[in-house]
Amino acid sequence: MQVQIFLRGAEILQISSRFTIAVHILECIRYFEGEASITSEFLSGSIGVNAVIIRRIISQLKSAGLVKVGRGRIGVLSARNLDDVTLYDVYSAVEAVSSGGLFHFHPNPNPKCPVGKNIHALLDDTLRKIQRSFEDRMRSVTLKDLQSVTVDITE
Amino acid sequence: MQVQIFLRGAEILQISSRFTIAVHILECIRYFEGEASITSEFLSGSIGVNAVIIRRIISQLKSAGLVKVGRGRIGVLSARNLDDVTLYDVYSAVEAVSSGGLFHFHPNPNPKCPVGKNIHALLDDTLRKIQRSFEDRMRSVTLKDLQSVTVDITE
DNA sequence: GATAATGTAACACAAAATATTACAGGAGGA
DNA sequence: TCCTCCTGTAATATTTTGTGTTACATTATC
Repeated sequence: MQVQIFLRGAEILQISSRFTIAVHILECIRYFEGEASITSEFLSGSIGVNAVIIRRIISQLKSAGLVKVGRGRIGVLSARNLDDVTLYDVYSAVEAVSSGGLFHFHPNPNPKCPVGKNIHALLDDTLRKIQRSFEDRMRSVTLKDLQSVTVDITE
Repeated sequence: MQVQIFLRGAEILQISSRFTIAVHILECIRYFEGEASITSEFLSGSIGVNAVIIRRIISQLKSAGLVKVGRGRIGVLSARNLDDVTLYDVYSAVEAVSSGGLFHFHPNPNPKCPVGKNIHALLDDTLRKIQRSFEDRMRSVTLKDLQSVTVDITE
C-alpha cells in the first residue's frame, strides 16, 4: 500500500503564503502607523520575506484599496479603516482565485463517455457553492476580530 | 497599476485536480460497475488523464477504503456503497492537507518584532476554524446528492 | 540636488503537479 | 500451463507556480 512512498514530498495544496504575509503587513500598519515609516525593508524584517515580494503584495493591497503608498521616505499607510477589513478582502486582493476557482478541474473529460459528458454538470454547481461558503466565512472575520482571541466563528 | 503585468501567469491556488479526477473515477464505478471491466486504461479514456496518474489516485482511494482493485482483468470495484461517500471522503483520500492545512503560513516571522511575535497567535485559531468549516461543507455532500441537480447546500 | 524608497522587469531557483516510459508480478482465461 | 492483461510503482521529464534576487528608472521628501 504505502501511498506515501510514491507521493513525492508533501503534496500540500494551500492558499499561498501571500495571504498571511498580507495580513502581517496590515497588522504592522495597524501597529506602527504614525510611529514609524513602514517601508518594504522594514516589513521584510518583521515578516522574514524578501522586500521585493513585500512590494508586490503591497501593490496588490493598494489595487484593492486597502493601503496607499508614498514615494520617497513615506512608506505604506492605511487607505481606509483597517479594523473593518475582512480576511476575504485580503484574500481576494492577493489571490487570483476569481479566474479559476478554488477547485482545479481536469481539463479533458471525454464527451463521448456518458460519465465524462456529465461530470461538469454533476460537480460545477456544488463546488461553486462550497467555494462561496468558504469565502463567506472569510468575509465574516475582520482584522479587528482577530484581536479578540476567541473569535466567534461557529465551528 | 497593472498588477497583472508582473504576476506571471495565473497565480491560481487550487485544490489539485486529483480531487475531481477521483470523483470522476467513483462516478464511473457507479455507472459502469457490473457492465464493464473498469481498468485504469478505460478510466484514462473517460477522464482524459494518463493511466498511471489514474492508478495512483486509485491507490489512494483504495487506502481510504472506497474502492478495491482486482489484479488481472478485473479492474476497479466499489468497496462500499458509493452513494454515501462524501466529497470530504474523496478530498481527504487524495489531498495530504492534514500535514499543513489549507493555508500556507510564511515560515519566518521575526520574534523580535511585536507584530511578528504575535502573528501566529492572531491567526492560527481563526484559520483553523475556516478550514474546518470548509471541510464540514464537503462532508455534507454525498455522491448521491450530486445526482440531484439542485443540491441543498445553504448558500 | 542628494537621498531613500517605490515599481517593476528580468532572471534564477525551488517545489509541486502531472506526464511518460518501463517493467516486475499476479490473475484469469485459453 | 502458458499467455495475456492489468496493477503497482520506480525513475525521470516537463510544466506550472511560488519565491528570491539583482537591477534600475522614477519620484518624493529632506
